[in-house]
Amino acid sequence: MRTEGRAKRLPRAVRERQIMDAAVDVFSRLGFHAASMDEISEVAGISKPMLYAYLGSKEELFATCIRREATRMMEAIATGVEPDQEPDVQLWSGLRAFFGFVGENRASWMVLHRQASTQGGPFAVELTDMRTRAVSLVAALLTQSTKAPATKLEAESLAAALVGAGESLAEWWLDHPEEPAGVVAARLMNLVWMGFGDLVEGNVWHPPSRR
Amino acid sequence: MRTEGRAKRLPRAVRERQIMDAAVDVFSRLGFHAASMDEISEVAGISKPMLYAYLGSKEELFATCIRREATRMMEAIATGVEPDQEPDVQLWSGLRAFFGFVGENRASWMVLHRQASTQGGPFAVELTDMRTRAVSLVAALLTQSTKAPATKLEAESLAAALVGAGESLAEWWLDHPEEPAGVVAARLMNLVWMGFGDLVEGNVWHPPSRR
DNA sequence: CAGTAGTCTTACTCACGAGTAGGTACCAGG
DNA sequence: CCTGGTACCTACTCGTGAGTAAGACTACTG
Repeated sequence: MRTEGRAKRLPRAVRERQIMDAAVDVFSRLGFHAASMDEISEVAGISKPMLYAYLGSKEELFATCIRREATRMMEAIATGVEPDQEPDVQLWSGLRAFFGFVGENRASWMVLHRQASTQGGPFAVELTDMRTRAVSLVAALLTQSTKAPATKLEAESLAAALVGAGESLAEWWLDHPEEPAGVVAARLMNLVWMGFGDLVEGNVWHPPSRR
Repeated sequence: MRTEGRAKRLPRAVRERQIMDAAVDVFSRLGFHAASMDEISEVAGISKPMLYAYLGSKEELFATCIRREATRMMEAIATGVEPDQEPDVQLWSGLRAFFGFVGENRASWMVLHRQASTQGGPFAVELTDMRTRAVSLVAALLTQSTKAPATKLEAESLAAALVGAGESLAEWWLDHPEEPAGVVAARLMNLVWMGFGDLVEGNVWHPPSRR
């Protein structure tokens, strides 16, 4: 079944990357429990003992996957968002960065959201951490821009709702990959910024003209 | 460990209910793979062969759980929503019914959303089915009320976004149970009907005075 | 009181998967 | 050419959990 000729001895760092990639792939397809170390090692083109020697137990491997993918994603969003802009523009660029990342890293997103959130224990912690950062980002955006007196808890829960909406819209998007990322992002932007009440009246939000 | 004296012979229908309740409990806590038929049978206060005799294999049991809980939930929403009302009122009553159900049936919701959505295969079908019904309900609400020309696909994807927002707000709510259902529902209502754009201006939506 | 239908159990088989023991192949530096 | 270290493997152990065989106990029915 091995298509390429037997791969030769490779330095540890390279193997570890291969293994991580394989692990993200398998975990995203099967979930933590259904994924087997045998399959991961096979996909990685390596034997099981190597896997254990380099990445430790199954749980350690999974946690490492989550940490790596979470970091990649937060960095993608951070570089995509433009601070010192109007709140709606910031939100817009953040949404674009988010959906852009998910679109190009479906497996990463699956591991992060679907798999990690359903496993209890140490895994959820990494996730909650990332989510908390995202929520407080949005919450800050809100409180910074709001003119009405709103409690901190109000802002936080609205931010949580928005983040949740983004998460599950991304989830939904997995089943409708034909839509381009920008369209999905724009839809969510319109929904959460304008609301149905405006949308049914025909009032839509659109980004400022390109600078 | 058995607290009650040995339960006597019970008719099949009763046992099946006990087993289903136990299965929903265990599946919601552990997920499909981590849940064992041994534990389910123990929680149900019955032996494993009975479980197999009555409910079939583990997969069949899980699918049956999903179907039962999905039906319960859709019925709860259907009885809660008031047709022939303004769109926003319909949406409001629907949201209240939904969050009311989730609040009083956390285990059901976990099985439905968290567990079922992460298992592939025949399980997701039941789920997709329920979700589709919900989405087309909301989509109909939208197209029925919209004054602007909107494509069917536009309405459907907005509805999907709203349903997704509801789902993950419910998910979020599981970790913040101190909030009452009505408050959570109202927050989502405000978010999706008014939008942040209005909310930061202090414009909020509120239900019509009680009839 | 037989017979039979339905409830219920103990005590298995068997496969699969996590983790390991105990090596072999290859490449440095001396 | 040895010596050590790192990459790498085959071939196991062992626990856990799905599913079953085979029968026991109860209750109704004639």
